[in-house]
Amino acid sequence: MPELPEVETIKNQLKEKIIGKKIGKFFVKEVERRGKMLIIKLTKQKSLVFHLKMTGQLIYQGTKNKHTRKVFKFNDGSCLLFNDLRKFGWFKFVKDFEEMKEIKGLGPDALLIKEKYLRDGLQRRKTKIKALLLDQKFISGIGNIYADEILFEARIDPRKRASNLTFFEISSLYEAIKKILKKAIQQRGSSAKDYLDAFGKEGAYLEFHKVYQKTGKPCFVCKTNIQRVKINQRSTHFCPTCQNN
DNA sequence: CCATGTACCTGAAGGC
DNA sequence: TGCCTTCAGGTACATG
Repeated sequence: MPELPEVETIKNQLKEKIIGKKIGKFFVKEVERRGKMLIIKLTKQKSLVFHLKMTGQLIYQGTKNKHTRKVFKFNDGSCLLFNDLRKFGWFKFVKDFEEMKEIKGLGPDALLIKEKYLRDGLQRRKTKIKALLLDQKFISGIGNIYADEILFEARIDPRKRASNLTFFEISSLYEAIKKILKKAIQQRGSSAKDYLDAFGKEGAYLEFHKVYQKTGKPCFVCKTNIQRVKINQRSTHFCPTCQNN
């Protein structure tokens, strides 16, 4: 599932390959990321905006398959494939992408948030902390995999109410968000299922996962079996001993 | 404000 | 072998 680290990886890889290339009547000027969305900025203020949802892929110089929804062709003969097995993902060709409701509705990027923003936001929210981390209006970029990994790193029970986190726990959470996301970017993301980077390669972060999809396995730290519960319809993995507060 | 349910979609996995 | 059910997940939207 392309979350922030996966989209960041695709963005970095595409930047190296497509900036300056011509597509249709436009040139590619820049590639950016907002939360989980990828933006290919073109000349004349136009943009291609993508949300890959769960199974979307953007593959440079890929080979078409049954899940290929769109082939973008550049004038030098290279191409960019948009694949999506489950068809939840989308792309739009727009003018002024900053004005899109999907972009305007995003909270600050998880890599850029300030500790104070987190502290103030948590204080006035009664929802479970895991649910809040997934709320793109509050913080953008974190999905189900990294929410679980971040909360394990911070040793916080995902069911705990946001407003009940202690001062120290919020500090830990803030540090964990940055640490886990940066490390995942270094590994080019996590290929839990369908994710591939822009060169069609799997991400390597999965081997660093401590709780996600580890139900019933011994905790990395204390050997207690990892538990799975549902929080707001999302499967949530955590260690009942390490994350007990 | 918060939680829950439903819809979108496909393929894998498990039960019988 | 094969049919049926369940599950996975990001987000919008409707409903308690």
